[in-house]
Amino acid sequence: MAKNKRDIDLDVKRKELEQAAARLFMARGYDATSMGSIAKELGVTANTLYWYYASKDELLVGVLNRLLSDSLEKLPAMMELSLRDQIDWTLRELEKSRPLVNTVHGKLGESAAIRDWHDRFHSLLESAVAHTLKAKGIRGERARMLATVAIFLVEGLLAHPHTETQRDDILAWFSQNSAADPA
Amino acid sequence: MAKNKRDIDLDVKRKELEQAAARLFMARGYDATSMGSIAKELGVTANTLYWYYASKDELLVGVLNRLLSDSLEKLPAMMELSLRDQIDWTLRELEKSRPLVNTVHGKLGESAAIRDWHDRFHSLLESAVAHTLKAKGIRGERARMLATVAIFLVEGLLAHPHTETQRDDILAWFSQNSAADPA
DNA sequence: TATCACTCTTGTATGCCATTCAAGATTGAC
DNA sequence: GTCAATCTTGAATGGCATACAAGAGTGATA
Repeated sequence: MAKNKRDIDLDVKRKELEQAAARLFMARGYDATSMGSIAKELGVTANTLYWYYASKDELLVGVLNRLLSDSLEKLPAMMELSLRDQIDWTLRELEKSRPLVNTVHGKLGESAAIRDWHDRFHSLLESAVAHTLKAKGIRGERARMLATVAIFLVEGLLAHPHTETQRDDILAWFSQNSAADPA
Repeated sequence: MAKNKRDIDLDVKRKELEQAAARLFMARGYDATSMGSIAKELGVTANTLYWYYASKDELLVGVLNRLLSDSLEKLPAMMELSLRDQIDWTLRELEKSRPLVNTVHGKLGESAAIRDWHDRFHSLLESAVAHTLKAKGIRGERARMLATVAIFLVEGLLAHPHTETQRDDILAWFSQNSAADPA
């Protein structure tokens, strides 16, 4: 079972690395965080990181996937909320990683690895929101359009500072206007 | 008039530098474009750029301001369009510089100079949209909220690939639901 | 015309960074 | 106790933004 033990260690180490990386990326920003400074957190050399990840971008993807899967565990409970509360929940969840969200968007043009992750994440979110809308009786095409809008609103609120009131107003307005098409 | 002649040269050179920088930033991305490669376009050394700009970020701000003031010249004509067409126009105008928009959002957390520019740009856009909405008879507070939403939609469409149909649907939906409050 | 101050440009250098490579160290399997 | 796979490291490479001080060009002044 040697193989197995190694595999376990691998995941443990990856987890530690990704947690350290997440902390530093969020505190200082992605570009301002060197591979060396992440490695130092665990008392290893920068080179060591390259045994676990092919590049700094891949490490970021690892961090993102870990955060995502943590959030995904709470998804079933979340799906029982109202649409409005689902959006609010998503927003608060993403706010915990706000700096990373901006980093991802900034790197879309330069890193295929990050773009891939981003695209898959978007599909996931859109599917979830569209599913809820369809459950409310909204036809598929319109549900998808509204899901896209919902995500744009989440991203906008995430990227730009705003008051609680602003957020509430926007979410209330969206909920009200995302009912079935009056036409 | 020596002073004057110099000042003119300064602006000419800045313009050339900013045009070269804009081209490279958009083609290869901000991080992937070195100061040296920009300088080489004009046959000078990287150091030379530092006489005109305090840093690479400041050069980016220069590029942004130049693009912005170019667009701003067309603003009066634009203000006579319908709200829907105003948003569409803004979107198409920003699409010309799509890579830079993403760069700016990615750097918000790390560069005060860029954050300042971004905040001022947002105020400008929001004021313009809110002004149009108020002219349609929507009360101030609601107009500001809808202006914020409009900008979030523009940014969302800008950052994420989409079809013409998707865009049309979203803009149509927004126009329809940004009328005076039914309540 | 000679000098001066200001504007612009460059050569050279520093320090940081991501990433590579080859060589050690560790450890389970046989 | 040897072997192979799994980790870790030291040392090096090349690129980068940026700093500094020295030079070249140019208009104004005397």
